[in-house]
Amino acid sequence: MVVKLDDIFDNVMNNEIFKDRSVLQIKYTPENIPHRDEEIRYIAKILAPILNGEKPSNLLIYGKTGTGKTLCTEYVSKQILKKTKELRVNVKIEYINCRLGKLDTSYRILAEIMKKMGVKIPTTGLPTMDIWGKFIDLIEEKKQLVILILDEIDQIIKMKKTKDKEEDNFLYTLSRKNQELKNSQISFIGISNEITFLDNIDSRTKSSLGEEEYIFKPYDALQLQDILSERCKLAFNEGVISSGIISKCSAYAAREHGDARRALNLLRIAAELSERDNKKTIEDEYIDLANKKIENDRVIEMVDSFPKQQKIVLYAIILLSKNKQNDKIEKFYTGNVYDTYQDLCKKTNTEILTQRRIGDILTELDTMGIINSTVISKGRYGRTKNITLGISPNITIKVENKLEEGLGV
DNA sequence: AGGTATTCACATGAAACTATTCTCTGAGTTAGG
DNA sequence: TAACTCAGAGAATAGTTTCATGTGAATACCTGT
Repeated sequence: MVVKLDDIFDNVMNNEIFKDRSVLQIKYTPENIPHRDEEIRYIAKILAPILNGEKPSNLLIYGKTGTGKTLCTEYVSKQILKKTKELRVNVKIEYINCRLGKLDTSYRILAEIMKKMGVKIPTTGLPTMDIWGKFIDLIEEKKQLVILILDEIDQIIKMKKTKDKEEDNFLYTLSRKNQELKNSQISFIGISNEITFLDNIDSRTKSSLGEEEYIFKPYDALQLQDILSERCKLAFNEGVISSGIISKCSAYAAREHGDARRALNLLRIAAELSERDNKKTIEDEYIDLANKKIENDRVIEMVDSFPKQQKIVLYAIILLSKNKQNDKIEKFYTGNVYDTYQDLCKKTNTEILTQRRIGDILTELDTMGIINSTVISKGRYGRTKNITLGISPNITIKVENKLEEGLGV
């Protein structure tokens, strides 16, 4: 049988919606960054000493996801680099995302930095201090300033908990090594999602870290609108999109702590869905569809990455809430979940964990928003958690299928 | 009736255990001089 | 000879168990009217 795909291809090729779809992708860097003038100026002010060949202060930037932290920092560093070329100042700016590619030890971060600077390091086998040495040598080769942009810096902090060995604390070592440098200097810009992350650092490191701080505030709905319409001009053909759509998107995203990334994502997916349906404009309900899809994908992805035990627990909960819908039971609690869980374990030949652990898994699922649990007291009949599913029914079905497939039930 | 005590079914914490992953070291290997 | 690779020892870590203690209110049990 010949499957005719021409119509699908045609849709995409003569698509009337997109002018340039890359504009809505996350990695796209716009030329204009609306509503971030103040932030950009601030970063520029901090980095400006570079132009005189002086070491700028270390800078910490906080802010929720999608508030433009990375974007602004990259923007400024690009501008600075341009300037330094004119002025012939020796500056290197390296961007490292500490979350990407499991960079969860000093060793790996160093290796990554070195790789970006053009030196290859074996992925394992060498003592960390050796790498430090090499790193220092590399920088000391010539007189220069090195600026490290450490995105998601909180990851680095989290990775170390042992108190006695300060050697393996990346940031602490970095600031100490900096004092040994003769020719060159290192500064860094740390970007973090959590404001609280400074609390978990020991005080010596802290003092060397936070010379300057800046907090990115979330965008409000109006600002998001500006950002979106700016991009829309580039991304879509004329008449495809109405201002109502834009404000709806931004309203959705503003509800979630003003995340611009999310707003753009929403718009892009809505557009793609419209395109698939061969529409010429983006209609209102496609935003809702997109919103659902995003949520859907998020949950599915999360569930997919669960370890087996959590999958079984979740599956047990789904089974129980199905019973609840059929009015077989009214409510269910930790004990019920544990019982069904045990049955499932026997069926799937899985090791049975203790109830203590299942309790913890339940709280984990709760914090992820997949279930809701409230501790209640049933008086004479004990104290327990009342558990309900926290995801909408249509997602639940997909999750259920996914789980059945994964567990072979 | 009103008050107190009991009791259930877990929650919540801390510590100990364990299996897996990482780091580090020295021995072996390779490549270039 | 310097640089790299690799295996195995030991350390760190995440996931889990064991033990211990805590908890809110429905119920059981008094107590005096």
